Amino acid sequence: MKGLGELERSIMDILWAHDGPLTAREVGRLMADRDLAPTTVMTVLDRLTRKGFLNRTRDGRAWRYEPGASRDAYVAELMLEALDMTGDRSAALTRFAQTVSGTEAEILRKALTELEEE
Amino acid sequence: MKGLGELERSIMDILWAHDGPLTAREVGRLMADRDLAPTTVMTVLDRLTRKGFLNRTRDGRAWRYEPGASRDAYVAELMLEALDMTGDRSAALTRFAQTVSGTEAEILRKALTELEEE
DNA sequence: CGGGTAGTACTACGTCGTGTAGAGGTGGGT
DNA sequence: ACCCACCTCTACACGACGTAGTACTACCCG
Repeated sequence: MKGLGELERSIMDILWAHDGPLTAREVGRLMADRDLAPTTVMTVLDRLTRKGFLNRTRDGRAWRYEPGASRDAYVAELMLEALDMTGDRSAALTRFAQTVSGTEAEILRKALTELEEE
Repeated sequence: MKGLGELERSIMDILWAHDGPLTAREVGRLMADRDLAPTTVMTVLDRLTRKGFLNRTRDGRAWRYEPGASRDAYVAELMLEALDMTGDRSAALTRFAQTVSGTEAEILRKALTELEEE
């Protein structure tokens, strides 16, 4: 895959947080605090599309963008990618399990248990 | 933290795979296939040290480099970092648990169980 | 004692990803 | 006929990284 830059991530965050596809203009409005040129937003949306993070469909002259995958899926994939970096996946996984907080260990346990039951 | 480049990662791999600190020259020799200039290796070792991935100690005129953390710790940290990217850690964790292979789920389960027992 | 050798520090340069944005084209509404 | 909203293309600066040269120093060999 590939990591995202800071602006790219902000924009993905907006699209992930929003149900339904948005136009560049709409995204820009939702990021009014950053005061970006409209073309900047368009450029980034375009790059994200090219990288496969977004899908776009026509809406009149405008494009509407929406995430190709959920943020959770993206995060999970990043985690797997990190995991791939090691020769010893088992050791890394164990290490990871030991590192997460108690609450999170609980969540993991529950998810794994449910998995098992299916 | 911060990701590593490709060369940087190769060098970390060598140091991670090796017990005990190595000099730049030794690292270079272990990467003979890439035929890098000695200074290249030194530069990268230096950058890695500055980034906090390596510690170095004097050995005569030379420096000896060794990882500040194990590869597993690094991988686990990367995974946690990915996890931090989301607002909903629980959802991402669940997603992650569902995504890993059966074998890996088993490893996770075991690690979590052992955790619990302590 | 003088030179090669190993090692260091410093500097440099090309490339790529990313943030940022302007210029110019085009189609629809008034 | 014109303006506006949008698009596409192109551009540029900056920082990270791969890669390496240069210059300086300390030591061993003969």
